[in-house]
Amino acid sequence: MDANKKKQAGKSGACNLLPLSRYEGTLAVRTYLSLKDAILSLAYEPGEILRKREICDVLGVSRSPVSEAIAKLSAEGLVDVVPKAGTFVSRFSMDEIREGAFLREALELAAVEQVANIITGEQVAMLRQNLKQQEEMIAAQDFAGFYDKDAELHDLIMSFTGFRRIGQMAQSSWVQVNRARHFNLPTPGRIQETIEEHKKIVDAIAARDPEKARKVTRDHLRQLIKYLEPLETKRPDLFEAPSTK
Amino acid sequence: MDANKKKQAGKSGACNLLPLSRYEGTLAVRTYLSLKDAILSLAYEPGEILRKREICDVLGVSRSPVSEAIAKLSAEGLVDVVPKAGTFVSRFSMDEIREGAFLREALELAAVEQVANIITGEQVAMLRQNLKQQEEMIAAQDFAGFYDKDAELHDLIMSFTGFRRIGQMAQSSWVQVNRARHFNLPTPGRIQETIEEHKKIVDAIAARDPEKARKVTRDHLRQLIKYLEPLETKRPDLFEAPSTK
DNA sequence: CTCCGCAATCTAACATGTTAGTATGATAAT
DNA sequence: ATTATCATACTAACATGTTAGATTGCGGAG
Repeated sequence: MDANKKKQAGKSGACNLLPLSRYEGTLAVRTYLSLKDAILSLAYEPGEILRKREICDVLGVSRSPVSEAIAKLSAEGLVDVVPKAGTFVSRFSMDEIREGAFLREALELAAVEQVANIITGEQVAMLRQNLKQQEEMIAAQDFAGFYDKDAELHDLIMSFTGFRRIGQMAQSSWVQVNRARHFNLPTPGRIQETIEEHKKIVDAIAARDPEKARKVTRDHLRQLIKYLEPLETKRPDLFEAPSTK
Repeated sequence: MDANKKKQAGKSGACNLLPLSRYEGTLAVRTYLSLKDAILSLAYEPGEILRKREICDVLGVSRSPVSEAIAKLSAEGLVDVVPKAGTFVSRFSMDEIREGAFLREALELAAVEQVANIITGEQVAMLRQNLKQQEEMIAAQDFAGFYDKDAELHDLIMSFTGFRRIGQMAQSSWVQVNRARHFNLPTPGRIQETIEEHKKIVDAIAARDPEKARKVTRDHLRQLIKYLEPLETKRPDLFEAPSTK
């Protein structure tokens, strides 16, 4: 009868942490990846507190690697550290989502513009191969697979710039948008539109037309944010309290 | 006569560390800032090892905040951590410098394009005020002051997007370029050219001409990298060894 | 019922002890 | 002289102890 000490067992995100054996690298890196997956998959809900002690127990590590992991998450904006009080999974903020979309657009437009000027035939083939796979995924009703291929297409294009950090930078800009996207119900017909847009992008790049590539890429990227805007009113609980003065 | 134990006293970067009292925030943050200043000002030379113990002694803190600071520097690419061996100030890499310039350009072009569409009269006045101060600095032969105002102009423009992280993101993209810039001897006449380019940028923004603003900003940013290219052959010691297979 | 203070209990931040992998330099073998 | 071996002295990585600020919840005063 000592269970009444706690009002509710209320599974605290931490119990959904994936074991570190699924990752590789130092304990700190693996802890970071595990926590990040948990936050992005929303096992930890926005606003929820991260209990270091609990995390240590669940993952079987000491506080050092956990602290290092939290520091990284904080730098990425996935958690908010309140000094001497606690660490909380950051809530959504439409301002941040818009900024993330803006930054991603800036990077990706620069990338397609550059790539359209320097792409090789072999690389074009890789892009077309990816498009084909996207259609196969849809035909097989494998939507998760489709999203993977979608992400892969964007990554491919950015990697063709020859720069390595740009993809990771776009990724981290995009993190908030991606997290929010999980809450959006799939709009019927949107997937087919998406494929059409992807084709236009690849065509413009293959035609070595940087201006056209910029335009169609911009049109494509701006679709998502449009679909995301209504989320703020539909799920206000996920968002930061509007500054209550 | 026990001084011969060490081949050379060789002041090890660490002795040029600025005291933490010059900064604010947690010890970890202040340690990070102090180390970053030391690296950017080249008190620590590229390739030099960071001795944790020494840093602890000089700054009067324990290893925890120093470790956290080094983790941040590592994430920014200013130091390379070799597991179980040591932490070294990263050498220059022309590839990284080019990538930094590319990323910076991507962000700044997106910024001026956006700002040219939404700028207010008041904000234009701030930009013109800055231009005026730049000319005053030159007239007074205050080159450091000029560079501050230069940076301020770029920051101002980016802040007018209404986004907060973009400035800091551009900053971190730019870090390698900035560090390398210290080694470039000032080219006569370049400063006057720079002012002219700044004027063109502000004019295009004030004229609310996004395309023109993109063009002149791009022209401006590409000057610097042009001046930087020769550094690799002039000071090969500062650069990574070209992969020796 | 509301507001205020106070103490128990959280937390991050900091300090320090421990472990294990890596480089280095002297010495021995060739 | 050159290479191989091995002990020593580094280091990052990890574990754990300590400190001080913030929150929370309870009880009492108004």
